[in-house]
Amino acid sequence: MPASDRRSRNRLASVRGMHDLLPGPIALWQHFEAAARDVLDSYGFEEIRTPLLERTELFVRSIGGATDIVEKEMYTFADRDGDSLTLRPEQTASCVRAGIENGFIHLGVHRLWYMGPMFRHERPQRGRFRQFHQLGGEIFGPAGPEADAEIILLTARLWRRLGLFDLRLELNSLGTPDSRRAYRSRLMEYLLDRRADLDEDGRRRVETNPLRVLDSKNPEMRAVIEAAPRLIDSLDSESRDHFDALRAMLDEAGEPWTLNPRLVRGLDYYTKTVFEWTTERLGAQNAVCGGGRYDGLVAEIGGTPTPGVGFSAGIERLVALLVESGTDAAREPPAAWVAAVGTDAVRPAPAVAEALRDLGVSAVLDAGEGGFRAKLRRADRSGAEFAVIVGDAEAAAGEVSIKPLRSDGPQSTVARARLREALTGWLPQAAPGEDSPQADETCSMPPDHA
RNA sequence: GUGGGCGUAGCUCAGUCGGUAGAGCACCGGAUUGUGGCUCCGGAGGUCGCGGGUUCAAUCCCCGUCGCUCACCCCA
Repeated sequence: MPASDRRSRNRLASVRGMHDLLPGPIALWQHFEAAARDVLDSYGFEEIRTPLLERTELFVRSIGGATDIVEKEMYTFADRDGDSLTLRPEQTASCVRAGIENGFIHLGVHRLWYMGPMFRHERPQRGRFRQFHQLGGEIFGPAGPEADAEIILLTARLWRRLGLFDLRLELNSLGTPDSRRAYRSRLMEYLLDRRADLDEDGRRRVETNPLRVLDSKNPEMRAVIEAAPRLIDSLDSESRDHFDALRAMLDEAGEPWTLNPRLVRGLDYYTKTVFEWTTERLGAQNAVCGGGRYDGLVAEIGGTPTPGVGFSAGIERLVALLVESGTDAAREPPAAWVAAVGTDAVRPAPAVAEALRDLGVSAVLDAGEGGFRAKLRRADRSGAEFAVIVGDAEAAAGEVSIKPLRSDGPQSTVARARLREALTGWLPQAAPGEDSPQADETCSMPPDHA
């Protein structure tokens, strides 16, 4: 795009809070994604992909009509048929819907994972975007705390795998919906008695979301908050046993955690276990992963009652931590750089590049302007191991010149038919045979000759 | 959604107490009629985020707006 166009007044920019992921930074994402797939695979999870758009009703019923997400953050609009659709703000609800719709959710145990963009209309900030990406996993079927433990230990393993060692696991239990409702009214009563001690924000939220009052960061509220009844102390016995068993499992597995009695989370579907992984390194957006149990969700959406537990992790935030940690995920440079200059030399150049790829050698054909000087400079900067040079002289003789770029070895000129011999030492170990030149087009690994 | 800070070349930034701008890196070319890395020389690239106001004159001051950012809020 010419500079004059990019400068022009009516040029288009991306939507606020929605960003392009460019080739450089994307290397770290791919690093993250590969680690995630690997870990999820080792826990027997299978991938699921669901549409970005769902009927609005799905999220209202699952996340809860009184939550911030549903009340003020969803991208909701009427499509041409008049149906109310919403860009998904999270994916658990979609997974449940898909499980019910395809008739598998209540049959046995299912372990699913997903990864993709989510949408919430919040004010953008560091670590908070309107289109952001989550990695998530769900276990449908088991009601016991082993499944909760599996989810938590899986995420812990992923952090270790990524080299993130300073994340903190916070745990709480919300109990069953009944015990939670009972607690809520007890808490509201307590807070109303002390209305005078609350700050403005607190007074506003007593009625709307009393559990949130406990989460206030205002130091003047500390005394009121600490004296408040705790949800964890008013659990029903079933939830209490579940929570105790989970704690014992995490201890047995050697996974450290801390109790956060004020952890409530912003989605209404959680029951019993809730957890969050937090970091000190990202400022206000400190939650990097969250999740919990949602035993009532499947029934709420109209399926056969089926328990479930899950997690979801914010990829932007985790990648930001990787950047901070100095994680190196630079893309592998190509092995060969094909530099052809001259009208007769350009004609065979694509065929020469193909011959290299047939041998399993990754190759970039320099299709840019300029002479040998320019093309070799690009070859050097690309990081390629060697340049394959085709000039008019080589083209006329059916030859190519091979010039090492990372050593002081001499340049050699060989017949195109003898490329394989000339490249001994640069070929990948499992090079495809001559009789199956296009053995594996999906294999883009550069030759390993470190 | 609320409040504060900041928007100068592709990137990181300097600068103009109001007189229309510079550096480093990156890019392109030359020194080397077909050979990179080091060095030297040169070039291209900015309506100083956008719109309005004040002024003889605004990139600079004022207002608005958009974007980023920090905190609140919320959460991944």
